[in-house]
Formats: sequence, C-alpha cells, structure tokens
Amino acid sequence: MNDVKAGPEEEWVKSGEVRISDLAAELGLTKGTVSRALNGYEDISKKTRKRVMEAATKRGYVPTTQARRLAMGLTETIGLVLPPMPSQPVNTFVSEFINSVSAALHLHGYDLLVHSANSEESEVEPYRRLVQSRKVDGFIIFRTNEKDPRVNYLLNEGFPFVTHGRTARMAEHDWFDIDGEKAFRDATSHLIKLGHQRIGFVGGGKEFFSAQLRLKGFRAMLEESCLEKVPSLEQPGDLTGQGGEIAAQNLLKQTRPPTAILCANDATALGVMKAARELGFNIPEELSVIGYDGIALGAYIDPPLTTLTFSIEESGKEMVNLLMRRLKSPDLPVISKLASAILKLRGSEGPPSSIQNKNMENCL
Amino acid sequence: MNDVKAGPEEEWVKSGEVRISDLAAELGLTKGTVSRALNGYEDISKKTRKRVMEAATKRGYVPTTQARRLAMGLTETIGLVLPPMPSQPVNTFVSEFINSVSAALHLHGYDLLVHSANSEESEVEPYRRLVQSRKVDGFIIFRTNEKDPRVNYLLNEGFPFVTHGRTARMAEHDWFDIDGEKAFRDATSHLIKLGHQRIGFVGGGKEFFSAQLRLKGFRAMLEESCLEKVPSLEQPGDLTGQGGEIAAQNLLKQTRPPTAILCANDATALGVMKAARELGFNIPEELSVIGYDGIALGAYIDPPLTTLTFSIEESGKEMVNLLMRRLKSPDLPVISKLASAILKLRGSEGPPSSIQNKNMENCL
DNA sequence: AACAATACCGAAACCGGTTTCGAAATGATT
DNA sequence: AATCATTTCGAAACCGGTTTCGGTATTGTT
Repeated sequence: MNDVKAGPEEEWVKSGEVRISDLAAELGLTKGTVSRALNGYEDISKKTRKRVMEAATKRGYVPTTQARRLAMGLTETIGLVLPPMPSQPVNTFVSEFINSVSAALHLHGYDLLVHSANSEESEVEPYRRLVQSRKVDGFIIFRTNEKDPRVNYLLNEGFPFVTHGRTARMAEHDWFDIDGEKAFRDATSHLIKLGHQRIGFVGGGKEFFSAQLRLKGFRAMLEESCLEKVPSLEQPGDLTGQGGEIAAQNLLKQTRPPTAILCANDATALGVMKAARELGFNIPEELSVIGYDGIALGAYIDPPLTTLTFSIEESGKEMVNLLMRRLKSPDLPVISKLASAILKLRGSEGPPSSIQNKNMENCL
Repeated sequence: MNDVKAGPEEEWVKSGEVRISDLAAELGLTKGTVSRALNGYEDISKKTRKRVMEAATKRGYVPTTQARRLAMGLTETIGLVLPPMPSQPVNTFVSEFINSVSAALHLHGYDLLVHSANSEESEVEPYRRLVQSRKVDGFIIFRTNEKDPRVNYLLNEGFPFVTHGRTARMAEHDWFDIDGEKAFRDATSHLIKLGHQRIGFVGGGKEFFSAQLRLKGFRAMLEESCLEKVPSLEQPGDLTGQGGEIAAQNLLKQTRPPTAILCANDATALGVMKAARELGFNIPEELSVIGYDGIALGAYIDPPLTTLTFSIEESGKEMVNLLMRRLKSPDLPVISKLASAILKLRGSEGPPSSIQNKNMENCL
C-alpha cells in the first residue's frame, strides 16, 4: 500500500497539483476559456465545454480556493469567536452549535473559521482583526450581553452578523433567540399547578440578557397567578454549578424555604441539587428543581433533571439562513426569529409535600 | 455614537478599505517597495521604512490575507473535521479542544477551519475536499480508530496531520495521546487496594483504539495482582450512557455481580450508575464506579463520579506544536507524545461491603 | 453572393499582495 | 577624480484564478 511513492523519475501527481493553466495548455486553450467553460458561461460551445469538463475530471482539477476568492473579492468564510471558557465548561452547547452551524454553512459553500478569544485583550479585538484582515464575510455571535461591545463594533463597521440572543440594539441587527420568557412562564405555571406557592429563582448575571428575560417570565407568571413576589426568593447566580450551590444555600437556609427552585440553566440546577442534598432536602419530595438547556447528562442523574430544552441544530440552521440572506442583500430590513423551548419532564419536580392552598381564591 | 455614518458626499473609510497600492500611490512608491518596507527587508532605508510604517498605521492598513496567502503559496489554515455527533453528546471535550487548538494556532499565525462531517458520505470525503481545494495546510484529527481511513488517506497524499490518539500506523505519523493503559492500570490498582476482587469493565467499540488500550491496562493489572480474568465481567459498550446502562444490567444481574465497575468513559459511567440505582445498588457502598474523561458535571452528581482526567488544553497545545514542527520541516522523523491521566477521587468508589480476602497470598 | 448577426474563443486586465532582478544613486576607496 | 562596492528603490513577473472586451469564424438573411 505504500508503493504510492512511485519511482524516482516519474513524479507522483498528488491531488490538487494541477492548475488551470496546465489544463489550458493541455487543451490548447487559454485560462480564461477554460474558466468560463467550467463556470457555465454561455459563450462556450458545447463541444469545447465537454472537452474541458472531461479533461478537468480526468486530471482531477479543483480550483484553488484562495485564488478564486481573491479574484471574486469574497472570502466565503464566516467567523465564530468562542467566548472565553469558564474554567469548567459544563455544557455541550458550543460543540453542538458549531457542528450545526458548520454543516449549514457548508450547504451554502461557506467555511467556518473558529477563533478563540484571548481573555487578556478586549472582547472585540478578535472581531476587529478578522474584519481588518478580511478573513471573513460575516459573523455568528452567541451568548450576547444586553450591551454588547461586539454588536456595537460590527454595527459601526456595517459588517454583517447574526446573534444568538437579543441585545439592547436588537432592532438594528438580525437575531435568533429562544423565547426564554415564555419558557419560564411555562415552567413556573407547571410548578404552580403542582401546588407550589413559594418558588425560588436562581438567575444569571445581569449582563446576560437571556437570563434577565427568564427572570421576567418567572415574575410574570407569579403575578398572573396572584402569588406575591418575595425578593429573598430571587437569587442571583452566574450560570455555573458553584453559583447554583451558593444560591441554593441562601434559599434553603431561610426560615421558610421555597418548595421549588427554577434555575436559569442546567449547570446552576446541578449546583442547586448538590447543595440541596447536602442540606438534607429530598428531591423532588421536599424540593422541586427545574433547569434550562436540556443537557443530555441531566437524564442520567438522580433524579433526572427536568429542564427546558430546545433544538441547537435548529438554532444553527436558522442563524445561518439569516446570515446568508443578509450577505446576499445587505440592505434588507432586519429580521429575527424566536423559537420556543419545551419543558422536558424528567422527574426532578413534583407536588410539594404539604400542599398549601392559602388564598388561591383571591386571584381574579 | 451613530454619527459614524458621515456625510453623503464624503465616503466613510471603514477598516480594511485601504490597499497596498493606495499606500504606495500616497507615498510615491511602488507596491513592491511598500511591501518590502513593511516586511522588514534589508534593502529599505530607515527613512522610507519609517515613512511607510507611519503611513500604514495612520491609514490603518492591514494586508488582505487572501492575497498574501495566494502570493506566498500557503493557507496558514489548519482543518479540523468534527466527527458525526452522537445524538446526545455528553461531554465537553470537543469545545474545549477546539478552543485550545484555536488559541495555540493563533500564536503561530494560523487559522482554524472547522468542518462538520456529513454522515451520509464517506469519512474521508471532507478531508479530500479540503485537500483538493487547498483550503488547509494540515489537519488536526481526533478520536482515531485503529484502522483509520482518514489517516490512510492523508498518509497516501503525504499531507501533514497530527492525531489525538494512536492508530495502527502510528509509526508513520505524528501523534499525541493520553496513556489510557497506564490510567486504567492505576484505577484498577486503586480498586484492588480498596479490597475489590471482582471488578467489571465496560469498554468502547473495538474500533476505538483508545478504548482497547484501556481494556489492556485493566487486564494487565488484574493479572499482575493475580486476580483471575472473568470474561463475563468484561462488557462491550459504545461510549454512551445507554451503552453503559445495558452493560451494567448485564453485569449486575449476574449471580455474582462485580463490586466495582471501570468504565471506558464518563458517559458510560453515568449510564452504569443509573442502571445500578434502578437495580437497587448503593454507590459506593455496594458498587464502586470509575469513569474516564473528567467531565466537570461528574462533580455535581450523587455520589460525585471518580474519574480519570487529563488536560485538554495541554492536548491541544501539544498537538499544535507537533503539527507546526511538521509543517516547518516535513522530512523530520515522526514523533509522538504520551501524556498521563490522573485519578480524580470524588466519591463514587470505596471499599467493597464485604471484603473478601481469598487467596491474595497466592500471588508472587 | 454579399452582408449582418451570432457564436466562440483569445488577449489582457484584474484581484492584492510578494519576490526577484537590475538599475540608479550614494558612499567608500585609492 | 575615477573606480568600485553598497545602498535603495522601481519594474516586472508571479501566485491562480475571474471577467471584460474585441476579433475571427461561422451561421443566417435577403
């Protein structure tokens, strides 16, 4: 199998070693003619087109991407900058997302350039570099903040991009998002129907717009159900397991601890469950816990984590669609797409041990 | 902040809009001279070099990557093809790995092109496309199989690459790997020292070389400790949670079930723990479980999963180093690097409930 | 059969850089 | 001051494609 090295005098032709000029010379044509023949121009006779095509496939000619792109003035590449990772990344969103985005881009003939953010420099620096060196035609941005410097920069430059998540300037750019507000209304409603009256919430940092929207949904459903809003039951978090642990301790050590806790994401929920176990709370009998993200691992813990889940693959596809549309017609009005999360019941929630029916009738 | 749009007559100069020819014209020089001035050629006077540099920074000139690369005949891009994802990915290896590889590449001025594998076509097809279209200078390959078509293809082409994991042809290519054999010797030894005599093993598919090496380490330590090898205690798996569940059922329903189970990865271990719970086994009192991968979530389950862990960041860095070396000097002999995993004790293992001391003295 | 229209292809410019080569300008040497 | 070596830069080719333009060769029209 290793005799591919061929003899010393006859050089082995590796794939991609034939240039368009070689083809042209071999066929007695010029580069231009060959190029037009291969690209379906109308001013080439059937006969020579056939000749060219055959020679091309026979010799295994594939145009050099760099050259073609330079000539055509485009990069056919989309940039995706990974946000600095928490020391202990806990969910698989990123890899699934990259996978789906990459696949969708490929259908359009685009490549995906993945860049990592250096935590020592400004958040926009990677974007600036990629824009200035003209390495990409557009960006896929995820994990947006309400005031997002990346968004500001790209809007200023007039450079195409789509975000996963909303921002304060969402009216100015295309975006895709999951309706976290509705998701948390649903989850809260579910808990209330189970009989819960004191429900805790562990959020994310203020900078995460999405986490704020989840909190909003939670509050809205509480109000709608005539449950009083208890400030001490709303704990800040940081979307990590550790943050969840701390928040849970704050919640569960209160004199009247909640009978259920909603968490802004699954990592937080895992931290909450850990802290609850350590404080002697049985889940779900004494404490219901619901997360958000739908991480696969949640199905394997005890009890399996009830969570709000959505299709990452759909997210990637939709975002690519939005971006491709933007690249084709830069002047179209901005559009957005809101997908919904569904509540996946797995067992970490249930009715409270003592169902309190106080003043539910006051409502309405 | 939005007045950047500027007046209608004076066109706003966005970043990256100035070409080398613009600079040259402005300075009364030729493209060639400007290029050499910027690239530190010796045949440029201090004076004009300074003039050029200043004009460049002032005008914000950044060379167009595509053009530079075409002229220099290189892509400065490394390809990474994501293997088709299992429906429910459970670990964060991929995203961490991509992050670390990307960061390391960036230090060398290289970009990372991430491509997703279309499960309908051949495994090597993406590689072939990337090679033929000359989009990348080399590849980072991970999750190798013993007989790996990707490796075969690239070796045939003489195209540079490094693998994460060994292959049947590891003598012919650079590779980086974790010493899974030693890792499982360690883990097995740890269990034996705790008093376990019947230890189960749940592996991965035969195609995963690494899983085979882990099995090898397990067997070696059993033999070294004079424990008999019980075929029924070695169960095949598929590196997923479901596979772990099935394997655990096969193990625990035996008349003499093992008192400990070693798993080829953490996903498998989670499945094993789930099945064990459902069959009424307490962990770690009645059953010890150890995984491999060190996923962060393992710390949040009950009991926290003891696992073999290694530095993904180091893996990425080392692989990039190997690949850069190869690109610089293609004819150097192949080298490899073996890193070690460490046993992270978190609580899912302990002494067996009934310590059997039968014939330990026969050994030696 | 003469002429216009059309089909087909070659020539050349271009994309935005890099690099080689040679010539002019400068400086050093005797 | 003439000669030679250096410094410094311009000119042009090149990387590998694409695209415009114009000129033949062919066909169609009357």
